[in-house]
Amino acid sequence: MARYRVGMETRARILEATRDVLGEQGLESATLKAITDRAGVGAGSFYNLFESKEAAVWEVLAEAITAVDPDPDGHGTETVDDLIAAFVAFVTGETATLARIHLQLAGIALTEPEVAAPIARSHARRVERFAAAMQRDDPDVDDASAAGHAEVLLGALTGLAMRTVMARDFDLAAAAAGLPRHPSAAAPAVGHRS
Amino acid sequence: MARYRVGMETRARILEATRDVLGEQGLESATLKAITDRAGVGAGSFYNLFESKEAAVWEVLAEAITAVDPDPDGHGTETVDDLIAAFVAFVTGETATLARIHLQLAGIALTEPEVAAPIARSHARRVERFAAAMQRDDPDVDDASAAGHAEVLLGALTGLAMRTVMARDFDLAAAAAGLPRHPSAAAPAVGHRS
DNA sequence: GCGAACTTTGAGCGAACGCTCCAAGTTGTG
DNA sequence: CACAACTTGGAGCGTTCGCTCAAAGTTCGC
Repeated sequence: MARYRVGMETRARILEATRDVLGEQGLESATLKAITDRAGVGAGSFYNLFESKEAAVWEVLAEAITAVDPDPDGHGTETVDDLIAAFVAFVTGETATLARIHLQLAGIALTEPEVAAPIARSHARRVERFAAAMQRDDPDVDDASAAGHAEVLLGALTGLAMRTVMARDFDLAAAAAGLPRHPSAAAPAVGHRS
Repeated sequence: MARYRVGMETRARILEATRDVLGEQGLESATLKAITDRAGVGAGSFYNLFESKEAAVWEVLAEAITAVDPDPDGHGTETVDDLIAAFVAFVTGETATLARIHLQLAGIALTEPEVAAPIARSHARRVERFAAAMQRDDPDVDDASAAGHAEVLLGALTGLAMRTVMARDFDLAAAAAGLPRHPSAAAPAVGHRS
């Protein structure tokens, strides 16, 4: 839709504004006026460059889904620590705004099937990646408990990220360092107190 | 605002409708029309019983925040297993709709300070409860690692609950049974790979 | 069973929403 | 440098939003 240089630049400014509004004020506050005011652009310019408001929002949401998993076609050599460090960087680094949006997405997915599908795919991919790294670290771990512990680790990381974003002085890196890396550390799955 | 019996009943129907709409369609779709249509009530009746749309929504959100912690002034005798079982019941039992709303709340809290405050308070209370139960189960556990592991456990439970709500065939009880109950099971907090 | 208190409905208000349209200006190509 | 292609802003469209209000009906203590 944009062919000239100025158009491309305006498009980028609009996406940046959309990102900021979504991150700071949430999906409900991401009105056309909020976005175009922030981008310093008229409604006409917006619709010259995007099909609809939804299209711009969706482009940013997709970015927030993707960005949590850097190097998605990695060489299969990362350790669990690497993956955790990458997540910590995603939440605390330059992508912090995208991380804020990412953390809103799970809640949104509960009531928006169109968001739920890619979120589910992304989650499955991350579980696979964590489980594979776990088995690389410790070849004795079987598939099922690796996947199960990956689920636990991801859940815990998300919970801690939430705290980080809401209380800026929370030290995510330190908290993440204390997470159990191996399923062997888990309590026995059977025979525990009824 | 309601003094007669019929008024009280209508009020309850409206709250039920609000709960259903929030659980099934989310905050953004919880318009006055959606709520009053579902409750089988005119707009005038709604405003005879509630200060504003926000007031009704907020009443349900507060309920969803509170309901995750049953018996909040408990006698301090529950085990970690009890607390986990209570959470599983919250998500899979009769309160499933409230649980769906509860899981949306964290994302909402990121951009709505009014929601963030009670959520943070509720979370702190739950961490305390889990940590206390942990120390009751194993008196050797110190305060810091109990609190830290409570955080991990709650994060993991929330993550698993999310999966349960999105994929109805997911067995939350079984997954929760595999969670590490004790901080002792965690990886060493210091000295791990740089 | 009277009457004050309460409940109910739905048309309609002003504001805000997403979006369209077009006249004027800018960009880039041959 | 001419001209088509693209970009721009903003007035204004139709719709939906939360909410009000007056008139008619219902409830319930006395």
